[in-house]
Amino acid sequence: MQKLMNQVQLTKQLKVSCESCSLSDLCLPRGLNAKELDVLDDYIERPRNLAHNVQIYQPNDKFVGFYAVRSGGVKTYLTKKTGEQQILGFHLPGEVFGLDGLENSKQRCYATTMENTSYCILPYDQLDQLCEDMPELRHQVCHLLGHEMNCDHAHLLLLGQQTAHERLATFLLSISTRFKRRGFSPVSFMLPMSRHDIAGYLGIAVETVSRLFKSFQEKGIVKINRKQVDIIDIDKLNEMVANCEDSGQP
Amino acid sequence: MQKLMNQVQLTKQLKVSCESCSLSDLCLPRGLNAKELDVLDDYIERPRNLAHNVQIYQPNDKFVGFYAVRSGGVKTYLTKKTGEQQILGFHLPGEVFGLDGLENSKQRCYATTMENTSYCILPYDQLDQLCEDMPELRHQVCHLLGHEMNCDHAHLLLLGQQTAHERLATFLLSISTRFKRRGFSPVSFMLPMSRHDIAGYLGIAVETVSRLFKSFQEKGIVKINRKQVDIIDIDKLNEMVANCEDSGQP
DNA sequence: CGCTTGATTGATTTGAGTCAATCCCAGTGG
DNA sequence: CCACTGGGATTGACTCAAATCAATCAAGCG
Repeated sequence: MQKLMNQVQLTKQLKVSCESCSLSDLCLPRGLNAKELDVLDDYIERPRNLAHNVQIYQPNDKFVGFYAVRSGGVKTYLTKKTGEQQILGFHLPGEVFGLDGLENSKQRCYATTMENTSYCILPYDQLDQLCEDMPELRHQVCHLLGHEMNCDHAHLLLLGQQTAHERLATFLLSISTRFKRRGFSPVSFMLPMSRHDIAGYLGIAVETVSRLFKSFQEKGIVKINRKQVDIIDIDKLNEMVANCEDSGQP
Repeated sequence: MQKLMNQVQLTKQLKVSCESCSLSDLCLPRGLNAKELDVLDDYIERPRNLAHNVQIYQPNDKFVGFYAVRSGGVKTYLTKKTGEQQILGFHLPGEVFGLDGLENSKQRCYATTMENTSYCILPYDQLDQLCEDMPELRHQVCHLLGHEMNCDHAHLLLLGQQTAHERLATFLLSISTRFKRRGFSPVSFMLPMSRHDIAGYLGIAVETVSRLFKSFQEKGIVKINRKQVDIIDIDKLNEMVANCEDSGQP
């Protein structure tokens, strides 16, 4: 009975509009005015809840639209025939995924939850229609696509040119930044993903991830306990990646 | 005098419309009808010619629009402070680059010619305007963005999970496919890029590229002479990458 | 409380990088 | 016409960062 109550409350709580969503500043609606938001709102498929380790889509599934994470976390990845996963991205609350389906209306990669997760769907056909009359939405979509692309490019630089140490430091800083943006502590957080997934994202072996976490800890840079991360010396982390990105600025 | 004549002829020859461009099937105009093409045509800045090894843009340059290669070749890349380049993509005639500027109207990477190169510019502001009234163009732009994203994802898989052998085989097949699409031989072509750039794209050392080319040659898979590549046994190449991509198909 | 799955740790191997010479051609100039 | 030169490409010798292999270890969980 108690369980049922919770279920009902949960459903109610989630019947929210973009306007009232605490994540809307991070999500697609960013920059839209109230009226525009209202129109967009009508088309959005409201949160679905999934347990952890559930596949949302896989290659060749029909592309229905963009997905926005509300809670939990999602990984997108490609696989080799031999089973290894290359993680393309981790998607935290307020972030959008599923753009890989844009090329030919079929998804090209896998998307799987990493923990209990809820998400919205922004159906593409409607979004496309709305773009006709809402320049701001059009720009927002392009901004989003450009952002994804630049994230991928940074990821390419990481995989192609950085050492294992640099990769892990870059990864921790990226997660830290994203927690901060959501209003959480940038120095103390729970990783939503497994060591295996971190390894898959960084293009290194799980054992290496373990060893590096240990090494970082021994240097007093972080404190790691399973998935709990506490960053002790963020400057040291920044130092480690100082040579990694050249944005053209001095 | 002769030189001037050539100059005039060149200018004339290049004052072509998208409609008459032999590359339009590969480029942004693909799928547009004659009328739509005509409108788009008016906004396109016609070919500029550059020598080889000339920078087209760099990080923080203002984003003006998409670039379409007409002849020659362009590389886009990020750099580490220590100088190493991670090549993000090679752009051959009929292909579009410069999308990295979409996020915030500033370019995020470098773009440099790899040989004598001519290209068109599709100004973004106009393109955006046109998208309002031309659903087909809108779709074409999204298709293009989705395609770029999926290319980047394949590149991530390559850098994160493939051996040096697999990387080079994948690279050769990719170039081969793209020559074929332009109507050239898929088994005999001149590489537009240096060994250094190949290494930068594949995330390996130049020396390794050299050694692998030699090894491929000794196995009778290819014949390499400087930049001239002749693929002898394309099946063997395909075999080498058989385990690399799992598209979900059996 | 055993069982399973993920994480850690240690021992060993290896693919690819680094360092250091050449080599070879395209372009230059005598 | 040919010698010279400089930068890319190749080749060889050696090194090393990270992978692999092989045990544990720890923690959820039915």
